[in-house]
Amino acid sequence: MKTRTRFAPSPTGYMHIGNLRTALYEYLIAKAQGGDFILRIEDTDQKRYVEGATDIIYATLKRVGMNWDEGPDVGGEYGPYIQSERKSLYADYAHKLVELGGAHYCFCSKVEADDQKDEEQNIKFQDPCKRLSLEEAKARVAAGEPYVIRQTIHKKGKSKYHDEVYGDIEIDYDELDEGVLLKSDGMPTYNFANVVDDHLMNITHVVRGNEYISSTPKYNLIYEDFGWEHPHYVHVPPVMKDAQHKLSKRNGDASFQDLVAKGYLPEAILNYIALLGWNPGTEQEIFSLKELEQIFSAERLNKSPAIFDITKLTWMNGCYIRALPAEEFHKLALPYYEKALARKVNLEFLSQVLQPRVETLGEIPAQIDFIENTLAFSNDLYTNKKMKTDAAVAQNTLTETRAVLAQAADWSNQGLFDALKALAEKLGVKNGQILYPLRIALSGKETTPGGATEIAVVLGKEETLRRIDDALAKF
RNA sequence: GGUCCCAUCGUCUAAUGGUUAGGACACCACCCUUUCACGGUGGUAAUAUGGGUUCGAAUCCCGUUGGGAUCACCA
Repeated sequence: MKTRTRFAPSPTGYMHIGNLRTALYEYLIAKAQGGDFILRIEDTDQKRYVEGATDIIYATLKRVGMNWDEGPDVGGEYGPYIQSERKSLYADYAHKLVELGGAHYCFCSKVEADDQKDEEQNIKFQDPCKRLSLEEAKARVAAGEPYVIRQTIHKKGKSKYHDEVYGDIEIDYDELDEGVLLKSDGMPTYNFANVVDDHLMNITHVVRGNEYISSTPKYNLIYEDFGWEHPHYVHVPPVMKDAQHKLSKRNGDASFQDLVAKGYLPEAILNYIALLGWNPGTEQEIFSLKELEQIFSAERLNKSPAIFDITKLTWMNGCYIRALPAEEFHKLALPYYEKALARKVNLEFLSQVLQPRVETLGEIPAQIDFIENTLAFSNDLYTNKKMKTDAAVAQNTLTETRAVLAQAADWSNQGLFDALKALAEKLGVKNGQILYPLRIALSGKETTPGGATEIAVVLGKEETLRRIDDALAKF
């Protein structure tokens, strides 16, 4: 049978990192076996629906290259792929399940059910409606009384199933809740809709967070009652923000789009999260999505939670940035230049200088803060022990440097460097005694991306000479 | 509280009874070098704990501790 997995988000807001990772594993399990990846929108809770949330889901998956074979927009033979559009179908199956003895009508209010329960003392809701005969219950339904359909846990003893990550799971049927399957508004709960849909859509592997481990036996009971075969289960551990807390949008943790806005590349984010809870069994760490499709195996999924480490993501993003073709990096950097710079400078060369020096695009503004205008600085800044420079040395060499640069015909990094190196030889001083003061004069900073001559190339001849003049005037 | 799950450097992880417990990030040092990066070399750093089983345990079993999940007309 062809492998089929589904990503089934509810459109309640942002696409967070944990969600995206689950989607990635679903996608990879399907693709590693030449199967299909299905997108299904689980919008059975109308109260939580957020406008535009589905668009974010579409845009994110597309942006990282995880294309779905079937879904609301592309269609497919198992549609519709939006649960609210399947409403009547769930109701039909729910009533059918009642006939099969796997569920019953319940007329209790939510408060009645809640009042009876006590988690601390482990007291579960004992539904009085279970004692109703089917005829009696049906009569009350027919009379228009509000009702829900609850699952009937009719088995005793241990329920067992196999999970691809966690192995064999055993849970006593007594532990299972007789949860609502069909709400009073006629909508199914997740507990019911996901079973019906996964079966109807021929899903072979269900991948989801490990918080579902203990409710899976309930779902298996539904499959059994319908006479259906349950899918393979792949429960994955959560992505954490620290040892105690899951990554969550509610806590203000970074979402995929937040990271992109900070200058992380989607490819790098995807690569990083693939490795949060999975490893290839080799020491390779940089993978394209295509490569992952070739080598992914659910057997190498981890059982324990993984803490999201922005530092390592940042390193990996730096790897991706450095690996970019120069033109590509330039294109990505351009919007950041436009925001920070009004002055005309050599942006192509600036990109060359910056590419190995930034790990995220968001670092660009801070790196180029001296380009629009020289930063204010004190002449003490010329003092550097290692370079053997101070204000006096600077005043002297800067005067000579200005003369050389004013004559420079070749305004390239190599040309300028050679010219200044020759000057150092002529004056009998160290290269640094020429170059360090020049950098200070041009930038007002003791550390800059690129050397003095590179900054000069970026700024251009006119601006370079003007800044030297300004610096000389300050002595 | 009942039940279920988890536990290797600070972090991500490898090692599925026999390794000097390996790699990566981060950190530190050195090299390269017109500062800063990039790159290169090296270093610090882990099997939570107590019992078993075994010639031999990070690995198998039991307990303890610590953490997480679940017990919604949310998914």
